[in-house]
Order: sequence, then structure tokens, then C-alpha cells
Amino acid sequence: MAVSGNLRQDLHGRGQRLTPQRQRVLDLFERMGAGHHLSAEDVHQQLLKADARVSLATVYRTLRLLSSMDLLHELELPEGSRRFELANAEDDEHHHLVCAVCGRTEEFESQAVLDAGASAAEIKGFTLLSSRLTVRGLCPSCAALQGGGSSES
Amino acid sequence: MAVSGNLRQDLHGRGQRLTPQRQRVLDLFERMGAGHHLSAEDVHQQLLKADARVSLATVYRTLRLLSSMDLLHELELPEGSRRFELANAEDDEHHHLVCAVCGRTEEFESQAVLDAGASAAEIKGFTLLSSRLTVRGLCPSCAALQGGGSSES
DNA sequence: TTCGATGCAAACACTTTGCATTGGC
DNA sequence: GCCAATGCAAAGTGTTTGCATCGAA
Repeated sequence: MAVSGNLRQDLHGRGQRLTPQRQRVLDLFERMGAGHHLSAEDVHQQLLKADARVSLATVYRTLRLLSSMDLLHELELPEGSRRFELANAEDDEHHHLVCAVCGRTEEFESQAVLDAGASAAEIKGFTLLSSRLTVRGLCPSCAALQGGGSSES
Repeated sequence: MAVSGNLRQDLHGRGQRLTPQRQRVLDLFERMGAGHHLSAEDVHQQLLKADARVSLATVYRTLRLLSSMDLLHELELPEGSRRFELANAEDDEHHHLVCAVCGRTEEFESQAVLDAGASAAEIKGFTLLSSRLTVRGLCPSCAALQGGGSSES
């Protein structure tokens, strides 16, 4: 809620406006909490269910806007599945474990990874913005199916 | 070249065939070496230049095939830019440093990152397949422009 | 009242697919 | 010769954009 006040300020600073649609999109992410990864379509659907109609085009525009304001963060996942999550300052630097079969996603944190990213950036002369590790693997259930299973399809 | 022999074997094992197109695609990646990240369109263009015509549809089909055979590896980059690189066994586990402004990409390796990924996978009960760290940052030239520059756009 | 934002639909870029033909084995 | 693979073009995805209207400030 404090965030919403912020949002208005930030928008005004850029000569932009706080519209109900923008608030609804950000609210949705805030209601779900930091651990959720939503695609544009997910957001659109969720808002429809919540009787808060926002056109898909506006969802796209808003996701881009909020990401550019660092209120949301775009995940880096394989296969063109663009997803966004709330970019809460503290929870910002976490990583993802993605099941290669069912797509299930878990999060974890690791200082070692952050350090490694920072040192690599330094060595190459880059200014660090963010580090994200994506670990592909099989989740327990899919691993069980594969391991104990019959022939592969 | 040894790889090509392999390819034939692998394909036959799956009841599939070694076609000139498939060989051309794999050859292209091998000729370029392990450090190159090509999109489907890149591959298509490169092959055209090399007078080795392969239809775009076949490029897509072949990239998927070779990835499923673990001969290529699909990169995980932001913004729906799907790219592939040669999945040479030893050079397999490296990470990427991507400039947020110009898109320039550098590679690096880090055992610490691999360890962190492995331990996270273990904790969550996942079977590890691969770990990729993507570090976003500003490359030296873009950082210079931003840092010394005027107001942001 | 003003000018940025929305909604719609058309336009896009990228990827996949149906089908007739080609060609590896 | 058989059946997988190709090429083409058409069909799908997911995302962006032009334009008239709406509405925040």
C-alpha cells in the first residue's frame, strides 16, 4: 500500500499518470507476494477473475512500464516464456530452479552466486546490474517418472 | 568431424536420418566454435551465405532436434531472444554476462556457481541438468556513456 | 481542458505445421 | 521402395501499435 503512494509519485515525476489499470496490475503482484511468476496472459486472466478488467494490450504496456520503473522484474527463462515478478528490494537477488519437464519453478538464494557474478563482471569490466542463476533439472515427481518409467515416448 | 559420425549413429538409433541439412546446421555451429550464440534466423542466413540452402522451417526443426540430442544448447536470455550454441561437453557449463544496453555478451566460468546450483537442486530434491548464470550489467563502453553522460533520455 | 492512457483490432515477429515431393537407407 | 525429412506456404503464438475515445490532473 505504501508502494502505491510511491507509484503515483514516480509516475508524476515522469509526467505520467496513475490509472486504475496500472494500480490493478501492481496490486495483483503485491497481493500474490514476491514469489509469483506471471506471464502477461496470466495477469490478464487474474484481473478478469478479480472483476478488474484491463485489456491485454494495456497489460503488456503496464508490465513494460513497471519493469522500467524496477517495480517488477522480468525473469529469464528458456523458450520464450516471458514472466514477471514483483521486484521487492530485498527479495531481489534470488535464483530459479526450473523443472525441464513440467515447468515447476522454485526459488533459492545464494550469496556465492552473487559473489561469482560480481567478480566475473569486475574481471570483464562490466558494471553489475543483476545476477540470475537458472538451474534446469527434474523436479522430484518428474524425476520419479523418468527414472522408474517405461520407454520414453 | 568425429562428431558428424556420432550424429549419424545417434540419429539411426532413433530411427532417424542424417540429411545434408542436419549436417550443415551442425557443421555451422562446429565451424564457429563453442562461443557463438545463434538464433534460428542467424543460422538460416549463415547457411544461405555459405551456399548451403536450408529452409527456415527445417532450421527450426533441426535446432530442436539437435538440442534434444544435447548437441546444441539453448540459451536463456531475456526478452524472447532464443539462441543456440554448441554444447561441447567440456565447455558446457559456462555463464553469460550480457550488456543491458548494447546486448554484447561475454562468457565466463565459475565452479562456485555450479556448486551453488547443485546444492540448491539437492536441497529442493531436483535432479540437476544444467546451471546457467546470466549477469546483466553495462559493458565498459556503455557504462562510460551512461556514467559520464548527460541526463537520461 | 489537456494530453497521457485505454481499448480495440490490425499489424508484427517468431515459430510451428499440413501436405506434396524428395531422397536417405 | 519405404518412410522420414524437406520446402513451401498457411496457420499459430505472443507482443506491439495506430487511432479514436476516455479520463486523471
